[in-house]
Amino acid sequence: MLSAKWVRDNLDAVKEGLKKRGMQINLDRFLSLDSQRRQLIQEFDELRHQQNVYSKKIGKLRQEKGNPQEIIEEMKKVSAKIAEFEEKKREYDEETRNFLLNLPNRCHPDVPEGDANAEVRRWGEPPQFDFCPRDHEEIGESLGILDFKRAAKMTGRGFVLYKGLGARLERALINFMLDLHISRGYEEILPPFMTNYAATQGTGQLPKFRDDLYRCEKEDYYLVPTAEVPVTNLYREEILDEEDLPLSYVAYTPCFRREAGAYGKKIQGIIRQHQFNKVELVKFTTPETSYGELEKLTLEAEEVLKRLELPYRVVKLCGQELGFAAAFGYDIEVWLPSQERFLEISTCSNFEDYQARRASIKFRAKANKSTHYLHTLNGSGLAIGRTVVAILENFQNRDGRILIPEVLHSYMQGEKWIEKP
RNA sequence: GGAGGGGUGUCCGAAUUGGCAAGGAGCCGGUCUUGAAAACCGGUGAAAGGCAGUAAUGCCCGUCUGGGUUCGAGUCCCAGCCCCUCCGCCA
Repeated sequence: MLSAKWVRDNLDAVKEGLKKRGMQINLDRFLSLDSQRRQLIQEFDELRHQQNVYSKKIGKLRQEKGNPQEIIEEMKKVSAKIAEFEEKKREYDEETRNFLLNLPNRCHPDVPEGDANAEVRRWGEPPQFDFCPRDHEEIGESLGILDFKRAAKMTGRGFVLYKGLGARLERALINFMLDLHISRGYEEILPPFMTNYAATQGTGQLPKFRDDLYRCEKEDYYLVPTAEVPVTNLYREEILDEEDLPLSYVAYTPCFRREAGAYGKKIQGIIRQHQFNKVELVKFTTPETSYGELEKLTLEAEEVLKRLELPYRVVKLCGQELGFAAAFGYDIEVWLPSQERFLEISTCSNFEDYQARRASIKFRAKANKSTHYLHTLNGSGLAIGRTVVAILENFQNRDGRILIPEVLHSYMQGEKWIEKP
C-alpha cells in the first residue's frame, strides 16, 4: 500500500494513477480524515506525556515515603481521558488503513494513456497451415491427453485432468522452465501452497480480492493464487542488506483461483481454470535498479518461448489492465492459431515499494545504514497450462499428431510426437 | 490431539514485593604494534514506526501479537502465534 504521508504529499501522482486506471476514489474524504487523525494524535501524545511524567513522580514520592494519593486521584482523570482518546484513535486508524489497503498503487509515467495496451516487440512468425487448425480442447480430447468431463466428475467445472503424454508434457515443461531459470541465476523455492492472512495481505490479494481466493475456513489459510504470494513473503518483516540485492527466485506452484463469473469462447478449455500450474519469477531489488531488473526479468520469461519456438509479442500494460498492486508492467502474449490472436501467457510487473510497504520488507543501505523499503517484481516464467495450449495449437499436424518442441525431448525420455495411442 | 518449558537489541542475557529495560559480546574510533591478534581507553547500540518542526530537536509508541487490570505493566490476568521437550496419531 501507499503510506498516508505519501498520499498526502503526492496527491497529484495519486490522482493521475487513478485516472489512468479509470478508478474513482474520493480523496477529499481521506484528506479530512487524515488531518483530523493527526490533530487527535497530537492531543493524545500530549496526554500520554503528562501521564508518563506524573507516574515517575508517584514512584519517586513513594520511595521517599511521601503520600502520592493526591496526584493519583488527579491521574485517574487523565487516564480516563486517554482511554477515551484511544477509542477514537482506533477508529481513525482503522478507517485510514482500510482506505489505504483499497487504494491501488500509483502508475509509472510510462504506463500508456487510454484503455489499450501498447505493443513493444514481436518475435517469431505465426505458423501457416494448409488445413484449418483445431483448438487445443479438440486436439487434447481427441488425443486422449486432456479430460474435462472426468475432472468435472471428481471435482467440478473449471478443472482438467491430464493423461499420459499430456501429463508428461506438463511435467516436462515445469522442469524445463525451472532448469532454464536456475541456469541463469535464479534460486529455486518450493514454498507452501497455502498462506496465512498476513502473507496474503502482504502481496495485495487481501482484503480487496477475497472472493478470488479459496480459503480454508478453520485455519484461515488461503490456497495460493500464484507463487508470488509465498515467495514475496519470504522476507516479510525483515531487513535485508543492500549488498545482497538483487535477489532472484524461481518457484513452481499450482495456482488456485475462484474466477467467479468468467465464461466464453476466449477462455475455453484449459485457458482459464480454477487450478493451473505456473513457474514464477520473483525479484527483490533496490529502488534504483528495479526497472532495469524488470527488463531482465521480462527477457527471461521471453527466453522460454524462444526456446520452445513459439511466436509471441510483448505489450506495455495500460492503466486499466495493470494489476492493482503494480506500478508498471508488461504482458507477454503467445500466438493462438485457433483464435488468430495473441493470448496472455505472462505478466511481468514492478510493484515498486507497494508490496514491500504492505509486507514490511526493507533493506539497510550500504552507505549510511539507513533503512528503506525495497522494490518487489515478479513475472510468470511461464503459465504451464497456457504453454501446453500454445504447443498443441502451434505444433499441430494435418494428421492430428503434435510435434514436441526439441528442447523438451530430453525431458520426455526422447518422445518426439504426441499421437493417439 | 494432550502435558510441560520458553520468546527482552545484531547475538547472549539480567531486571526483587509492578515504579527511568542491567551487564557482556559485537560494531565504530583510538593507544600499543613492522602488521595483525590480544590487552587497554573512548564511543555506539531497545528495531521499525508515528506526530510537530525548515532544521537542530522534542514528544508518543516500542520487551512475540492482541486485549484487560492499574495513576503506572517486561513483570499481574485473558486470548492467540511461534520455538523446544515428552505422549498420542500418522505418509
